[in-house]
Amino acid sequence: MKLADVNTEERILEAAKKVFMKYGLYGARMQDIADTAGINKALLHYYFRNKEKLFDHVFDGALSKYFQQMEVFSDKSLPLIERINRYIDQMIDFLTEYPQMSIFIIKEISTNPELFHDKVHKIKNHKSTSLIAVLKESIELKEIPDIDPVIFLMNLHSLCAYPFVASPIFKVIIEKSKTTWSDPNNEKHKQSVKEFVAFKLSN
Amino acid sequence: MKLADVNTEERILEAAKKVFMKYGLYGARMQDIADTAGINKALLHYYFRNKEKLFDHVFDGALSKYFQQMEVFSDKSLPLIERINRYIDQMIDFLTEYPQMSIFIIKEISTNPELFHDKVHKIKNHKSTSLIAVLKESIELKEIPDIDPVIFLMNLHSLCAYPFVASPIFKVIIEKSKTTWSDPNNEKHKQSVKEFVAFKLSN
DNA sequence: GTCTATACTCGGATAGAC
DNA sequence: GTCTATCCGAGTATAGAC
Repeated sequence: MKLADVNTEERILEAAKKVFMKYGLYGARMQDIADTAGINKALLHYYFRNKEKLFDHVFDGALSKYFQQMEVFSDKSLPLIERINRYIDQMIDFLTEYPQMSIFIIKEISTNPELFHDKVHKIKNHKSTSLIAVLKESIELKEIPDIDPVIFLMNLHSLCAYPFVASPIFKVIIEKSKTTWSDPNNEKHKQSVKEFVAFKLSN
Repeated sequence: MKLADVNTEERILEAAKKVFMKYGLYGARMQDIADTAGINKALLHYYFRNKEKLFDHVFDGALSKYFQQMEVFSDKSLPLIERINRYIDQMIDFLTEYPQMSIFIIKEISTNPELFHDKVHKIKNHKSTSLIAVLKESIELKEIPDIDPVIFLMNLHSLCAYPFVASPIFKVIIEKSKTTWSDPNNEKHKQSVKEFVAFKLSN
């Protein structure tokens, strides 16, 4: 989407997303956002009273998109493994499009945990069932081995998201070993996560 | 270590570590650091000319400690799997002691990638061999299956570090499913990573 | 709605006494 | 070495013209 094509409010939001994602709440400069949007500072305040409010818009959007990814888990028409595999595909595609999403959210939450709880409570009023619950059920029905659902969920998220989060570090580590590093090769990456899941959930 | 027990410079460094780790370079306030150290702002400038310099001390320390964890990979007296398992134990213990270490480093690197390269180049003059090289060798000798070393390394790091990085998010996700979440249970966590390694590296 | 010019505030940095 | 008081710039926010 070209910034110049759309109306001012959207342009601001796009610009703010870019700048806040890179520098965070404190590091971002209103001037920078204005420049990116091709307008001047005063107009930012006209549309969004102040920096915090503008930030909130961006952050809320990011957070709800992120949680949205987990809705697949609720789709009872699919077998468990299939749901998880779709989650993997979807999450990795999502993070490819917004590679700074995780780090942005984590960064802001960890500097400001209080704020976070309220926000999540609004979002999580979703109809989505959590993977943990689904796993527990499958374990009781002996459909999958008796694994620890929390650890499994943690591992799953780790494998999907961390490569994006840590890509700045990886670039250097990899460089050291003279291997070239392009951003995570999605297909290989997805495959390796799916293998892990298959390994853990097969009897 | 009680802050009051040691000399001023160390007290400042301890305090700065705490505050910078939580809020990052931009978010941290010199006043906050001074208060935490039990001194006043002027003294901070007396010891460390300015905020950037103080930050650099903290960041450099963090970075070198982090990379230090990877030195096990070079220990040729141990079989490969053993080296990796020790890395897992060590890294998870390390992150338990400094849970905000990864997120701190990643956060600062991602907002300021330029600065990072120089710093790492100083540190990486270490004698340590990279895991990638070691893996490649073992693959050629047919000691382990023909896996992709980069993906493997990425998965390994992900499984170790991400639970600490993302613990603020996990707390909420888990809460939703009414399971209680204490910070990652280390022994279980280690075990699950080791199982993954065993799975990947066994013929 | 959009701009320019300006006011206000916060927080990093310094001067200077002790 | 440590303090109090003060300065000054950067960056957010507002007034007011168009």
